[in-house]
Amino acid sequence: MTGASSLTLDQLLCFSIYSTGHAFNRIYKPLFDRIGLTYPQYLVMVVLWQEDGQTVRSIGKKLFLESNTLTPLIKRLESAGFVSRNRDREDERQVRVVLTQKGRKLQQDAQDVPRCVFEACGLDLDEVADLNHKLVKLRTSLENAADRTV
Amino acid sequence: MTGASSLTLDQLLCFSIYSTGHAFNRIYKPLFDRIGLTYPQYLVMVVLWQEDGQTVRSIGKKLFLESNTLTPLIKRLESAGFVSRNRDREDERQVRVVLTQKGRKLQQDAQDVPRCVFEACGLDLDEVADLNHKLVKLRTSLENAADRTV
DNA sequence: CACGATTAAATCGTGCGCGATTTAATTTTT
DNA sequence: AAAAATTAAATCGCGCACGATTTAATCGTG
Repeated sequence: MTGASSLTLDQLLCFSIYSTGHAFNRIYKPLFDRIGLTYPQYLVMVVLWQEDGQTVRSIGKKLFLESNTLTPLIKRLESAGFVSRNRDREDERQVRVVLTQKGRKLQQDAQDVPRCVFEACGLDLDEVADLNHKLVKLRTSLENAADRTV
Repeated sequence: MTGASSLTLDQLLCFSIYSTGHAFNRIYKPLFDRIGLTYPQYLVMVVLWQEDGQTVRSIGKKLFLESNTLTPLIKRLESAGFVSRNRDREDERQVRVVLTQKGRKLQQDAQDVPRCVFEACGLDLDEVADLNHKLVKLRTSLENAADRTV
């Protein structure tokens, strides 16, 4: 008979990532409820506040997501009145996502979300920057590895 | 008019976590496809290989999940023949999840998953341990913050 | 003992993620 | 210029997550 395993969850880096992601979720959920967004919707808005009128694909590249996820999500943002979706005149395959007045105004309401989340982290700025940098590096490695196997 | 925002995604620690989680997913997806599990199902199996016969709640505490997520997931593990679900005789409210022969055998097939994922990380053991430790610390802070607001 | 409170699972609805496929527009090749 | 290849979105199905509610068992207090 196989005895108790020696592999525990806390040895798995992927589990730390996974569970910390959920912990973040629990923090910002109430913040986003207040302004009528979900977290992935907020990310799309951040990308649009940065540069308005992007295509679905351009947004997706930044978020590492594709149209199968983004199309319905953006349609919900459209229903909520934050964006409009318009086919590109030059290339009708593409859909450009454009902020509405309401969508631009939302930026102010969402202004203090990053600070609230930062405070919940209980880390100082340097620690956050360091951790952030390491995670970006890890993500890049994982993407390269994924590309190699595919 | 509000100009371009200064807030970028790469400043957000939560986005690093979120996107790195997805990058992990892309790495282990093919590994889990091969053995007929999803990642969350694998985590449940890891917990059970560690200690068989746990209740749904006990599994949930370790994974930071609740019965609304776990019940259907474990039912799928049951359909796949990896576990059986039995009401506890002492306390009929609880359901004990017990590995089948097939579920125990799966441990061997899943044996090299952690190593494969580790290799994709492109980090050495110390770096992984360090990052892991920082993430656990962060997760703990976030949980405490969440408890305080609730 | 009884009744209200608590606890454990289960159920339901919504919104991601994502593999796979489809549709339509554009580009490349012949 | 026509056919083939490529590209961008959209669609579909499935499996999480999770808030909210329900059901059933157990516990605690009077």
